[in-house]
Parts: sequence; C-alpha cells; structure tokens
Amino acid sequence: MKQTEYLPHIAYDSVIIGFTGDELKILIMEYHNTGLYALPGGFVKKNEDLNEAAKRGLEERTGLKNIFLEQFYTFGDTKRHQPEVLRTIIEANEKTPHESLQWLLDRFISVAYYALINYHDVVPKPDALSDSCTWYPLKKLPPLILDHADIVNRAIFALRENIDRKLVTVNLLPATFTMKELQHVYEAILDTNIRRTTFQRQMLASELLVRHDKRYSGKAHKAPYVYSFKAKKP
Amino acid sequence: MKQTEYLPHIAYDSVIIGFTGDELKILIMEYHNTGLYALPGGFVKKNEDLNEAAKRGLEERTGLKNIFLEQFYTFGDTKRHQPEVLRTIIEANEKTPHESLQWLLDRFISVAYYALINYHDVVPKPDALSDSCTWYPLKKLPPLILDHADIVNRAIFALRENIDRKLVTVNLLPATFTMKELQHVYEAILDTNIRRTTFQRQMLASELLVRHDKRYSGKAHKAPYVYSFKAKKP
DNA sequence: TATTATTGTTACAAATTGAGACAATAATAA
DNA sequence: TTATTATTGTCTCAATTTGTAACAATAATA
Repeated sequence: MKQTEYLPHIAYDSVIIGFTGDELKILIMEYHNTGLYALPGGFVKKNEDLNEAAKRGLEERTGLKNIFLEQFYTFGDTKRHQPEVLRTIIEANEKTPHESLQWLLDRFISVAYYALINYHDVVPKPDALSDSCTWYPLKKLPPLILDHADIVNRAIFALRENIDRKLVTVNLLPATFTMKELQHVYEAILDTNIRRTTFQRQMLASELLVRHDKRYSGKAHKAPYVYSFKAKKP
Repeated sequence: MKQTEYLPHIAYDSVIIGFTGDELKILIMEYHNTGLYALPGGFVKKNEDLNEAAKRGLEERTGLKNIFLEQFYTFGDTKRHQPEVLRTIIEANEKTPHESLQWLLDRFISVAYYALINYHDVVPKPDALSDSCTWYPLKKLPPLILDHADIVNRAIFALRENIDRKLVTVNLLPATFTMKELQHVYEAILDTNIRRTTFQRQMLASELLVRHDKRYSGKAHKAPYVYSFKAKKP
C-alpha cells in the first residue's frame, strides 16, 4: 500500500449491507490490537475510476463480483481529520514498515457507497491492517472511528429512499423467495411493520414479480408460492 | 490561486439554478479567449470543510449568502481528466503566470452540488480565469467542457427527486407568490404539464402554505391570492 | 378426520385523484 | 351602467387506490 500508487487525500468507504432473514447486518473491520472499528474502505489508484476503486475494494472484501453498489454522499468535513486515530492503527501494525504508512495521517475526503449483497454468499475477508471483518447487526454496531457512524446512518437513509425506485431488495434476497421473505426485507429496511394483504396486493400489482411453484416447508399450513424478480440486477 | 493553499486532486462544481418565471436557467462561465464553457467550480482549502468550500464559491459567484446548496454526486472517472482542455484555458490566460497554474493539469475528482436561488436577486460575477458568468436556459446550454453536461443532467434528476421531499421550490420563488407561479416552478422542474385544480388541491392540503391578501395585477380577471411557505429556508 | 397455522383472494369502506363544471371577480369594452 | 373576458377558487362525481377485515384454501399434525 504505497502512497505513490494512489491519489492523495481521497478515500472511499463502503457500507456493505446483508439481510439474514430477519435483520440487516453490516460488515465492520476491526484493526489489529487497537479495539478500533471502522467501515471497510480504501483508496483510488492514480489511473482508476472512482467507482471502479470502490467496486474493487468490495470484491476484495466479499469475493463477489457484480454487486449492487451505489454512491450516496461524500464526507469532507475537517473534523473527520483525526491523525491520532490513524497513528494508533499504524503503530499497532506489525507487518508493514510504519514509515510507508505515514501518508495515512493526511486529511482525507471520503466518497461513501452502500452495497447490497446476499448475506449467505459471503465469507468476509479482512485487509492488511485489520484482523477481522465481521457482520454486525445494524442495530448493534460497535463504536466506529471518525464519522463512520454518520456514514452508516446516511447510507440507511439513502437505501430507504431507493427501496421502491431502484428495486434494491433484489440484491438482498436469493433468486427465489416467498412473499413473506420479501416483506421481511422491506420491514428491516424501513424499520416498520407492514400490513400483509396490502403489501401482497401492491407487489403483485407492480408486475415486477414472476410467480413460480409452491415451496413446501414441512410446516402444518398452506405452502406459499415463491417469486423472482422479472428484471435481474442492473 | 496557489496550489499550496488547496487540497490537490479535489474540486467541486456547482449547478446554480434560477427560475425566471417560466423556465429554469443555469449559471455558466466562459473562459477568456477560448470559447470554452464550464460550470462554476473551485477547490477546497486545506483547512476548510468540503461543503463550506462549495458555499464559499457560490457566494463569490452570486453575492448571496445562506443559499440552498445540496451535494448530489461525486464524479471521479478517469476520462474526465483531459489536461489539454485545461492547458488551453491556462494558455489563454494573461493575468496569471502560467507556471503557477500547472497543478490544474492534474487529475481531479469533483464533488458536485446544485444550488437554488432567486434569479432576480443575482448579478453573476466571473472568476479570475473566466470573462463571463451568464444565465443560460437549461434547455439551451452551450457545449460544456469535460463531463459538465452529465453533471447538469444528474443535478436536474436530483432536483426532481427532492421537489416534494425537501421543499426546494421555496428557494426559487420570491417571498410571496401566486398558486400559478408555484405551479410554473413545478412544471419547469418536472418538465410536464400539471392539472391546475389537482395541483391547487394538493398544495392547499399539504398545509405548507400560508394564504395572504389578493394581488391585483391590473388584468381583466379575478385577482389571485398570494401565498408564502410556512417553513422558511432550512 | 379434525385441528392448526399460514397463505392467497375477495369484499367493502375510506381516502385520494382525475376531470370537468361552475360561480366569483377584476378590469375592459360597449 | 352593463355586458364581456380571462382567470381563479371551489365543488361535484366518477375512477382509482388504500385500509381493514373476513374468508376460503391447504399442508402437515394430532
């Protein structure tokens, strides 16, 4: 991770969101021997598109390609420049010579993205400076460094705004799913209860779904149909 | 405009939008002796918040303070790096020694904002490198450098998304206005015709407006009420 | 065969919207 | 003074959408 490879002062951070079936989770990194938690992020190579950089970092962390990834805000307040935090992370790092990481102490402006992925497809991988990359429930995040809590909040806000306009739920579900599973995604994102019959009526009227065979769960009740989205990921 | 004052590789561009009464206009700069047109923009001082930098640039261009200004996207493709365009601008500039502007040839990532202002309040002022700063109708913009046309398109898209959620029309109208004037703003932003009676019903039902006295225009018909917004600019 | 939990659909009331009609009215023309 | 004109504010009624509950269908179990 040499400075000369990257544009100085520019970073990105990703809010990587998965859905377990009943709650949203977010990937959080923990840095070696510091107790400091942060969003996964990275830097932009000198000859690389900004959005490509974020996509590359996401692939490195999740192993997945073609993920739904959306830029939602750029954070550039001076108060996010806290070199002492980065110094702690650098000094706790044993693998890399500390001098080669001094550029991390500079002020950075961070372009933030949120990514939606299928929770069960992912085995998170830490990066060079961190020793874990773990799913945390959105409602039980550890304290995050710098302004990363703000970044998460704004990501969820952006996700809510896009829930109908951009078909974001496609990315959080397996290829086929029941109406109840779809409803649970909506409820987790919007953090509300939704009336079952109204939801079902609206989803069917939207013409976005294809109905397939029933799924027999072994439970003592009527088996639900499964559905898929007509338009796959953009 | 010395490099050492500013963060390298980081710029902002502003889509400054005004409403004349029947169409949207945008402020466009023309560079000395080049025939090149661009959005007004600038750079971020090393000890300045990103959003403050954009606000400062806006004040310099319009003379107005407390303007509605919203960040909507950050443009960072490599193809927006076209040093030959900047070279043309620098070489056509007679006032500043060219060597001190060489840093403008670097690759820049640009954080884009849109601003909404009262068209009639503004006397646009050019900056050091440009010799005009002029209103152009949104539908008749000159060809713009780099990806500035994309930036404008995305700004209008963001504005449309915010038209109801964020009360953006406040900023485009004088303190009091008729229902028809308000409707014209909506029509200009959405680029559609709106049914008069439905619009009036919805606006009144929204409880956002205060009705004042009638305005006598001297025309041979019933005089309209004027309205103001209950909540002023955020 | 009855029971249980859930699902898909229908029915009806309530609310919202589309589209037009109409009365009110400020200035002008007769 | 009175009729005319253009526009505004409101109302009406149909069409559509939503809220709410009821109900029938059904897969497994008791």
